[in-house]
Amino acid sequence: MTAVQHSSRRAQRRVETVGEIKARAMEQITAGGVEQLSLNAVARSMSMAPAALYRYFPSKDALLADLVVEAYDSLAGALERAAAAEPPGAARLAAVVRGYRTWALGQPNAYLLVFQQPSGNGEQLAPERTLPAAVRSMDVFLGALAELPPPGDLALDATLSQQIARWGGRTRIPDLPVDTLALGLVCWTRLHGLISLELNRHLAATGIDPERLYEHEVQALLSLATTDSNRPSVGF
Amino acid sequence: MTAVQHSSRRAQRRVETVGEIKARAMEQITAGGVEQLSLNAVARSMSMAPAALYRYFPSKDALLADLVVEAYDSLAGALERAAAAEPPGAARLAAVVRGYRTWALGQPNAYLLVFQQPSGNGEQLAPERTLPAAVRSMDVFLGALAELPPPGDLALDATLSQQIARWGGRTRIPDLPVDTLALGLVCWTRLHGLISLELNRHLAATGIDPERLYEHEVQALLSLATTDSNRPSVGF
DNA sequence: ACCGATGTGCGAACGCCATTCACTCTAGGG
DNA sequence: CCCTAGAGTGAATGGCGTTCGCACATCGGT
Repeated sequence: MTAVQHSSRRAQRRVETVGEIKARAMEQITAGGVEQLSLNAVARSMSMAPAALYRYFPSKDALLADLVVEAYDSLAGALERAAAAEPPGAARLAAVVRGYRTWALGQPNAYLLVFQQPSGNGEQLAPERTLPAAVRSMDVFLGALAELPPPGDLALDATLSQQIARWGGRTRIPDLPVDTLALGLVCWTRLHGLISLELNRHLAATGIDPERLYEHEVQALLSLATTDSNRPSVGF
Repeated sequence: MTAVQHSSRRAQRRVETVGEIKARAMEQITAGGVEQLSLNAVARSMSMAPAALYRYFPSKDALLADLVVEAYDSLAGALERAAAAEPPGAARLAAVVRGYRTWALGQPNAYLLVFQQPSGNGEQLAPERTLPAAVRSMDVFLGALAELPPPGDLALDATLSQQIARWGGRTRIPDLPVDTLALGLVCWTRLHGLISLELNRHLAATGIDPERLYEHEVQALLSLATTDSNRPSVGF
């Protein structure tokens, strides 16, 4: 188990080193994207031999998994701060939703690190650690939505609403209506779509200001979320 | 200029070789994603020395750019076929929009190749060739939308609608209303959001069937596109 | 205070990669 | 028929992730 009991001098140094490795690695990613991360370069930047890094991480992928979790947490933190800065209600939701893009633009390579993993591989990167981190940021969306009156009927089919409800069970906000959960999901997918295209420079080619397009989608989501429940809705 | 006049025996061989290189490379990508593509492996699979490939492509990136264009064209072709299989109207739009996901799921690594380029680099990959290819598939969306009555007011602000109109000038379908163009854009970004998350396995973790979620968004888009223009709309 | 175990670092090596170079050979056109 | 341009090669360079064996430092227990 190697529980760090009284944190010996060595154990202390160790966490420092681990921290520095992650920091240097993240710097590289911030500067040039995931693909630019090189263990050799990290080692060099710390005046170490490349082999020494393997005392701290069993592989490059393991280091990457740690960084993904870190980035996820940073995103969740940013969203939480954005939410806290506004009073509950539409203003808070708007702040969260805008904070999402702000964070993504502030650290594009971290966003890509989290949301587009190196494509080919069959499996996720350490899902047992990334998943909780993902839930945390989703909770901010859901928390903001929960403070609004539940949205209009979203016309979910039975199976879908059942699956969404089950998924909602994992959130830390209890007893959310299915439609609220679904709305949170929709926020996420739509906003991610825009951000993904923007970061991958697919919008730049159109000459359209991504911010305005995003803002427009934000308005659509806000009106979806704040429209009183008895409006005859045709889906969403 | 080296115009291929009577297509000498050598020139003929050359295009064959180029074709085989691209084919083998695409196989590798299909099997394992962009990152798995190795020029050495391609050369090996053709019983060539790695250096020989450089007679046909100046670099790996150049080869990759070709493959991106090819993938784009394949997508556009698939969408065009999907469109042609249905009569104009809502049915055709639905077919196109579903065909988009079908193609993406059929060749996930090609989709990722096109829509999430290796993140870190500053610039696009050969935009002067990929752009027309992108336009072609966008045109299918717009073409299907153009056959419906123009959508309700989307409440675009002035600048955005101006930018979208300018962008619309590049399509091969003339005189589309701005709201139709905007709707096409929205289709694209929303659907891409879902597909991107699905291919990157972010939806799998939720236990929600991506197809149902997609279908739900499709319904939303269809109702947006087919709602008669004078419905009081609160954005979209 | 010593000792064995464990942690930490190093250099060398392996096998992979993209890319370059100098070189052959062969097919083609004038 | 020759000579040029194209096609292919092997070797080399410098990068990468990773493994191995060895040295040294530090630690816990005696």
